[in-house]
Amino acid sequence: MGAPKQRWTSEEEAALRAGVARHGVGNWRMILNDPELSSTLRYRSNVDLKDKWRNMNVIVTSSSTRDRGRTSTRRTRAAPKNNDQLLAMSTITSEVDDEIVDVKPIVSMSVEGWNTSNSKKSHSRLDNIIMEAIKNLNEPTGSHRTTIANYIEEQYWPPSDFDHLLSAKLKYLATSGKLLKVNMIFSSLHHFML
DNA sequence: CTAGGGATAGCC
DNA sequence: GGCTATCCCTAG
Repeated sequence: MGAPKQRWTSEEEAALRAGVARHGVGNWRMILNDPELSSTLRYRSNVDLKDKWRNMNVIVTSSSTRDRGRTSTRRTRAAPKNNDQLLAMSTITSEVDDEIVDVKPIVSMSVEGWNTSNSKKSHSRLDNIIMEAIKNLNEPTGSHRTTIANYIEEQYWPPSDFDHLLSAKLKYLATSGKLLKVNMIFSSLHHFML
């Protein structure tokens, strides 16, 4: 007697990721009201968004033939927010008591080398993170630097001078042809190959 | 409204 | 049946 299951399309998932990138985790209503996303998400409620996000950020690695009886509940480990807790990233929790459920953020890249206080080394991984950000943002024509910055700040724990870093990196990626820059909008070649 | 825990539809 | 993605309930 519940409603029939309406599975999420990849377009809807992309819209949700973009929404979270723009407005932050937990601002489901705001995401729904985003003029760019409201049409794709028109069949979803704020609660649907919340539930879906919870589910998307979980990877279950238990083959489970032998799971404790309980109604199977998963432990979720939401992606870290831009708040005041040291990076608990890359904490691939192994097991919690008797539940052998192991989860990790969907965008799981190691960010080792990043410090909360400041950066000291070169971050060759930044390239990958930027690429991943643009890809996951999935905006039809590419993304503005500020949007990219917001997204990365959602997922990771960038140093305080991250804005400068990002600007420099984007500039480099653009001039080296790894990214396309048109009117302040950065897009990956990926955008034009589909 | 959002966060979580619970319930259930559907798949294998 | 077990299992997950989705849907429902409700405290705060």
